[in-house]
Amino acid sequence: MTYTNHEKFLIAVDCVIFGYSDGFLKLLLYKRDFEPEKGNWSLMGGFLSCDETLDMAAYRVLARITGLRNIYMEQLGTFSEVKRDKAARVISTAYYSLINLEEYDQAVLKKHGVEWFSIDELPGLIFDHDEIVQKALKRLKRKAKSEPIGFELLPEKFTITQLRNLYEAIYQRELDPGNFRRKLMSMDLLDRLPYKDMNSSKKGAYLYAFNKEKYEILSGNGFSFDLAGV
Amino acid sequence: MTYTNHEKFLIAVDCVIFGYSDGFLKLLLYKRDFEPEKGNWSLMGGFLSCDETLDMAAYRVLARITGLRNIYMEQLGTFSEVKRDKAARVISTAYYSLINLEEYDQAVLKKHGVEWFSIDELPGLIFDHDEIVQKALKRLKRKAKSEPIGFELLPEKFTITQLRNLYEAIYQRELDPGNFRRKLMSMDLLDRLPYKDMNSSKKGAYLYAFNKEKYEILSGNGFSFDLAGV
DNA sequence: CCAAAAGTGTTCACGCTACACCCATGC
DNA sequence: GCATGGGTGTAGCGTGAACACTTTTGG
Repeated sequence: MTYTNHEKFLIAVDCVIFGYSDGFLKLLLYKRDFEPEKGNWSLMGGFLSCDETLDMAAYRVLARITGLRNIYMEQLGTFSEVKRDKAARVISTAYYSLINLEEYDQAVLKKHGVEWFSIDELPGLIFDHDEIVQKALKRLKRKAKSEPIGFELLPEKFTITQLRNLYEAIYQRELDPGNFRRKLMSMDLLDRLPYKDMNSSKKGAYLYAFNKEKYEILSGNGFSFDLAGV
Repeated sequence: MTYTNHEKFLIAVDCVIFGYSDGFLKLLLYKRDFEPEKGNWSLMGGFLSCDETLDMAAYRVLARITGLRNIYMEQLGTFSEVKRDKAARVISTAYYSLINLEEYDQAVLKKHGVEWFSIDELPGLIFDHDEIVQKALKRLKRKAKSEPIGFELLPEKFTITQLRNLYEAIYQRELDPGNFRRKLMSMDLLDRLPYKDMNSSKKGAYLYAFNKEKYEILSGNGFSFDLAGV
């Protein structure tokens, strides 16, 4: 065996899970049912095992809690303060993921003691999880401008106004409806469906779907998604 | 002890060290003097020890090779493929750092079997180090547009043309001299020094220094460094 | 008819682009 | 004087910001 005489460490993954509903950006938190910090809110986590990668571990944790697969997920960073976990030295790699809130069974949640919190009403979290969440938020804000990841938080069919409301929730400011619509339309990434959503107005708003194939073709051609100046 | 029954892992840090000289963006590589992959080029690395954070470990590795401290350094990501290291399961957190090439003793390098390579003439690297380097490059390109990190690669005093050449090396394309100069000047982050560099032209070019205090004040005021449209 | 949201038009100002043009000086 | 890089001027175009305006339809 090479590399002798080096310490080994516990490695965890922690997942920052974003969702969107009722006009609010939300986070899925977990009430810890084991020590230390039992009973306090935390991110969803788990330990790495020897036959998997960190990505696999993160997907495993996410699936265990939500039952969902094929979710947008990205590595955020690795946190290694010596005393970050009170019980033992644990190095944690954080991930963040985006979930379409209407697509899964809310009942699953109750069972596991998890709950959605609006991001402006978060409880204090254990360890360095507040810091991790702040970093995830910052990353989401940056990425949502330059890549079409916002769609991951919406149902497949959505109106332009819903999409704008989502972006308003992410950036915590109002966007001009006319300019937002034009900007999106000009990218030519949305397919207009032959249905109207009649809930939000008398006139009705067309439903759209994000066209991933189009996006990938355009991306290959040097195009880049950009909502910097909304 | 809590958290029983979980595997422990070797954790490494690997450093992507960028430098700039003669108009080329360069990488500092290391000729491995131990197995596996002895004699092949790799990033500079080391193992995490139990009393330090990953950041500390990365600075330690950098200082061991270059003797430099107070260097710009940032975490890049954590790589965890099960078979990435042929000898053992090693999770590696990569960092990248920016070095001013004129500020340290080249002799140190020879001693440790390290060497600078132009980024368009890199040798093949061991393990997943090629992938790490690509990610670092991508990150550097993004960050250099939105934060004043380019200055880390230059001596304290530099001409606008030198700065432009650096950006041209990073982005691998030519930039308009007039527009580049104007854009930078308009940010009001550079102090013009009362010296001229007479090496590159008969007229001589004023030397400038990046004013970090000014940058921090402006940043606090909502200003953000932006060289997106050079 | 009115309210309210969907969706379109129009104007203005600013910033990037391209390129022409001076400046200073060593040869 | 002329070549060379330093540095400035400027016209044109594209795009974001602001906001007025039209459309549709349920009440």
